[in-house]
Amino acid sequence: MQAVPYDHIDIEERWQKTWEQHALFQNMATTNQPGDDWLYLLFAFAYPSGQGLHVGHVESKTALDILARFNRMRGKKVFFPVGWDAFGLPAENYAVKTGVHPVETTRNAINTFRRQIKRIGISYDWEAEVATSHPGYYKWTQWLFLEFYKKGLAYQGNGMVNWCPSCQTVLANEQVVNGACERCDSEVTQKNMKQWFFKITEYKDELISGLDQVDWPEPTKQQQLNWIGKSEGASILFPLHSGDKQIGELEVYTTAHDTIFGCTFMVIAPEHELLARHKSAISNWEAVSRYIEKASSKTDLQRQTNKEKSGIEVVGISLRNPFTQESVPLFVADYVLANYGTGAIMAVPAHDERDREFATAHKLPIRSVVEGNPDFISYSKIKAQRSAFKLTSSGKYSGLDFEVGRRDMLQDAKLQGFGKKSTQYKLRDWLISRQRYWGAPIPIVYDPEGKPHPVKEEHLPWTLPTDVDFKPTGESPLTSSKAFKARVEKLYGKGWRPEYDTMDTFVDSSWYYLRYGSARDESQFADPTKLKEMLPVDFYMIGPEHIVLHLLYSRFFTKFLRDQGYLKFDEPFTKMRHQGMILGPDGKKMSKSKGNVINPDEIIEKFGADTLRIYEMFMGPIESDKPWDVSAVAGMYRFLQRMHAAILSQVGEQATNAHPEQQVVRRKLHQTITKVTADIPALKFNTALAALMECLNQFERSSRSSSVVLPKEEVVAWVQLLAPFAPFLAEELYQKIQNSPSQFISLHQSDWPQADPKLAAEEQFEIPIQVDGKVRARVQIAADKLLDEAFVIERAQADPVVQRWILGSKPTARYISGKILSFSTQV
RNA sequence: GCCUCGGUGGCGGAAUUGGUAUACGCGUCAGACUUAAAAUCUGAUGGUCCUAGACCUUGUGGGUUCGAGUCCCACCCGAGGCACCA
Repeated sequence: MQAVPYDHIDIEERWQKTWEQHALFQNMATTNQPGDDWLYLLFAFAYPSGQGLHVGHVESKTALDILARFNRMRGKKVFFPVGWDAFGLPAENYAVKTGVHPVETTRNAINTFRRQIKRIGISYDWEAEVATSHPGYYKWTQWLFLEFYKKGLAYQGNGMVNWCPSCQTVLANEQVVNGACERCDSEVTQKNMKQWFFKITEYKDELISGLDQVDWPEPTKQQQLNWIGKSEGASILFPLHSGDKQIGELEVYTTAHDTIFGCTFMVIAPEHELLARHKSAISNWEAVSRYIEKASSKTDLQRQTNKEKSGIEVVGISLRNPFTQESVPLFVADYVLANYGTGAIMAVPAHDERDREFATAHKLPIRSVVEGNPDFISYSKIKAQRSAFKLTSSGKYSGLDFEVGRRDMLQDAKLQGFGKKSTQYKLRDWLISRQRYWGAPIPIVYDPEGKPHPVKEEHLPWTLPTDVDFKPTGESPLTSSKAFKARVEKLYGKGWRPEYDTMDTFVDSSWYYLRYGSARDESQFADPTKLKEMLPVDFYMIGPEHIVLHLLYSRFFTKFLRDQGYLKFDEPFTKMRHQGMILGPDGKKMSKSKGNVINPDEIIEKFGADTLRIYEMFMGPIESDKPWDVSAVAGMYRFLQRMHAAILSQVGEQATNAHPEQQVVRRKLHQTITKVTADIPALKFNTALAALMECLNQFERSSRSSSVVLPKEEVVAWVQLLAPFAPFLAEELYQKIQNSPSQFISLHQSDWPQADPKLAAEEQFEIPIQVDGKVRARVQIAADKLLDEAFVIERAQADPVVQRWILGSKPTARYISGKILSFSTQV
């Protein structure tokens, strides 16, 4: 067949314009009717970087767009909004470097993105667009802060916080990766500062249990659980002695209280308050305080990487093992963390690797409590099967297995009042203050005494001043704004000052999916009716890098707002999947420095947006990482070219009478309808496209021997199957088939085709015949005989090849109806 | 160290509940068209044995089964996350 060239540039520009003129997918939220069957599809809104759209954006956007178009054609009311996570460091850093104001950079970047997204045919509802840096949006971010504040869930805390010396700002725990800043990789230091926190720990248990309600990838749930880090153990009180006199007690948290008879020393973190409190009883205080000093100057990373565990004995005070009354020495060491558990541990060097390293380095006794293990066995091994290990050197508990001993010891400790069950979490409250400019100002003002007060609601949005020196100095840039200070004094009185910090941008993104439905509503953060009708989000497509940040924070916001009566659901994202990463042709992560970046604009120029879309969908499963294959893109272009030629060959033709080849094509087409209809909701876009290719292959093969012309409604159906994947070409072909220039009705408004099972049914089936587990032959069976076991067996036995393999035996036959026939010659 | 996900042709990948392994695409080879090349079209394409036919093949080794890419056990390799969390 001679390919009629298809002009992707003309087609794509034309239909993009037409769809926009007809506002095809717009205004969904404002034109809905009560009782509409909503499907809320959410794309993780992106930071509008100056680089513009990259191929990774195209992948997830296209996947969602396919779902949107498919479901609209299936009669669903689809809500598919778009927005911008527009506050953030890059625009600010750029401003520091060039002096161009972030407002301008951001506006330009958004315009670029908009143009590019429209070009690839994403059917967003642009009427619901939001940008977090817009006062109309951050007014409500601030309002939400005040809601948290009113309920005591936004509070000012004093303490050690993570500080990035390069970004010149504090960071949340979630933004520290391996002791380094997740943005710039600088080593994070600790700094004592007064900062604002959100009390996410209030919801720690529900953040765990809520995961049972959602359809998320299991590994993602695991990772969140890991981050929350619930651990169940016991808290034990050790009496603290100075000489023979008890002067207090030390509480430790342990998950291995059953090894307490093996405790040969105690360790507390350098920050532990006990040290300062009992300073006078410590005879080597000078040395101890020197150690504390040294430890506090180290970063977390430095503490972790120092293998030979440092520490110093605290002389003058000691502890008593509450079970044995034995005196145990106390050490300060920085391998014990101040902010986990009680900041103090009982060290059992025979069953804990870290304690053992410390004991070895400081020549401390090691005492095993596990029978038959005089040297070392880690508690994690014991924990795996407690009943398999027996206690020894453990007083009256010796001889019991750990299961029983553990229970008895805790019971006795409880009875005597020095121990109880205890649960610990790794999750910390969320630090939201940032000493940066380009974010939403924290709506707090301070009176002349320095006491914080909420900004009055009528003063929202609490706008970001513009007369600001961006240069990071460690002080918040807003400090340099005269207008900001003047505003506060004017509104609140002389001597009052604003809070100069802005909010972490993750605060902005924790609630944007609630805003979309009420994007232009100036009276409330979200219209309750919209929330009720459209939320929760039905399907969320988001990169795996957001698991412990955005997804956890959003769940926290949702639960809080539910408790305030604004929401009626517990979890914001019912179903969620991650897109994989698109790698460079070399199989490595795309980066400018490696020179392996694929620019989507170039692909669009050369092959068109439809080709770009279907190539990315065809690369492999949406959730896995896939390398770019430059020549495979051309293969997708060929497919569209051939598709174009095939459909054009049908336009204006009369369907041929039931020619056998026509029957073959029609059968294939109806099978393809079934396959594509099942694959799209399962997100198997690669196999759906493979099916479309097979269908075209069949058509071309059949067309070679005789001219095949399909009934018009089947040609339409064929184009409809292509519509979600290659919307431009499909529209072009559809309009050619319809040939009704007077009125425009889009293909994307038409009803999804239905397969006719009669037409899809095969007449003949090939049944493989196995002999002793190996396929030896295949026999053709007519459809009406397929379930007739005796007939199939008889057929198979008549086959000469089968005969040869079962010769001289009495095989037992097993027929798996319609699938396979298996002979076994073994007795 | 702990948690999780993977390992199928030269490459990306496909394979309902265990039931024809390698669909579809790329690449490669051959042919048609062309003065020639590109583009396009046609055919072949997991490996071994000269061919027929057979044997081998889903990271490795075992097991269950009439039948295993799929289930079970042990191990090897790769990716991601967490990590002095007591």
